[in-house]
Amino acid sequence: MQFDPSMVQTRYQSPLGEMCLAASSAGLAGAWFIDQRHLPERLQGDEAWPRDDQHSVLQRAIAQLQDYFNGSRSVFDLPLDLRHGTPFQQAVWRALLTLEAGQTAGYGELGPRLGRPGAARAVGAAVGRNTISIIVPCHRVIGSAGSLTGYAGGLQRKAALLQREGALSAAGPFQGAQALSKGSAPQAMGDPRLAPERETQGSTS
Amino acid sequence: MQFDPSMVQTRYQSPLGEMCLAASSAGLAGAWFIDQRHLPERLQGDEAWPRDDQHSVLQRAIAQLQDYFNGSRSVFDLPLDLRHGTPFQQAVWRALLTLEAGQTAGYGELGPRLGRPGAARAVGAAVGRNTISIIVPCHRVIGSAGSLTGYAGGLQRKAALLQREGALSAAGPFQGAQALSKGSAPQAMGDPRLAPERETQGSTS
DNA sequence: ATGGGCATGTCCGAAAACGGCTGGTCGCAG
DNA sequence: CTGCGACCAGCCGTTTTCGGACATGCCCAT
Repeated sequence: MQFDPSMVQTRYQSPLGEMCLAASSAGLAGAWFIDQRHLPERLQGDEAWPRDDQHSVLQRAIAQLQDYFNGSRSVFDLPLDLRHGTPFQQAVWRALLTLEAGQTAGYGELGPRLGRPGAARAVGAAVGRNTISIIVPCHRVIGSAGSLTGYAGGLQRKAALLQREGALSAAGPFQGAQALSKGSAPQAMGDPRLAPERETQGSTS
Repeated sequence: MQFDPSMVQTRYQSPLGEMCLAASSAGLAGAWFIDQRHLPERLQGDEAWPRDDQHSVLQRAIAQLQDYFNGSRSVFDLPLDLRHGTPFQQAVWRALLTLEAGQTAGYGELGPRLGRPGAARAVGAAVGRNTISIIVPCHRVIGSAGSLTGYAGGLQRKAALLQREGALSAAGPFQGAQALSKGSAPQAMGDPRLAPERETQGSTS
């Protein structure tokens, strides 16, 4: 996991807990809950990425996340930088971007879409390593039996996100039901249409 | 070996063979003979650093190298970018910059200067990984016995460089051991009857 | 003198371990 | 006869670990 050296970061107080956002010159590269798993080291310490609360991409990301949480947005429109992932991981993350709000997919479904049938477990590993929570909707991937199975930010948050998106409302067989009780009431998000997230890729010279 | 993403490159025809120079926004980061060992991959191929023959640092570097080769310059004045090296490597490379033309040092001498006595072999590895040939004078490091021991660009080039700087006696690399390490008065240099090209480190000579 | 150990930082290839999985049994309630 | 949980064996990309190999030089035994 090697991030671009131009990374800067900022913080955002979300309804689900404090988040840390980070962006490179190419776009948004990370959105983590401060207490989640697989946190990059450079978030704090001597080598930490410098803080830049005025960064335009970071400000836009925060604004859109706020819209998302208050229910007025279900589609994100931001430049993303996924170059820190392996080719396979990037392919998985891109596949996640095609999942619309209120919609879920199984780990086993994603493999075949990438030409890698049978790579369900590898998909799980890649999904778990997603660096841009919520915006790259890794929470929309669930087990083949319908269980939530896992989330780097904690199953409770995964359930809360899905509930907000209306993906849990219809009698889904999930265990985190009681954990949901602390979340807010479910509400159907608007039109489920994903904007084409553009990533500034390296140019061929 | 992770270089800055802003790297650009150009070429330079030196008297010792074609060279490739590369610079980041922070300064000159590389100067390699096109046929040497440990070449970075990004010098060519699809992912190659873009070429920029007009880059100011690269132009200055070429001008100064020309001066060096025609004998009118022995000190380089350029911004250098060494950040791609490990802390230890950077320390070694910086130590190399304190060696003046016509002067040599042993691998074992450098370790203690860095507070790492006994790391002679590690020093050798670091010196061998120097990315800025000639300008970071890794060719001025020789074995304790006075032999040239090795050079990523080939022993022949190492000898030629030392000879130009007056650090090699006419007798060749195996005779002037004591004189060399003490930086004694350079002698007139005769025919560079060097060890053959085989640098396959056949230590069992 | 000569030859065999050992210290030292980094890179590289190979091998093993590790998961946000799945599909299949098996045993045990309803 | 169902349904569900526990358990097991494959599946696959990534990460971690490990063992050598080096642009050496000193120390100790012969």
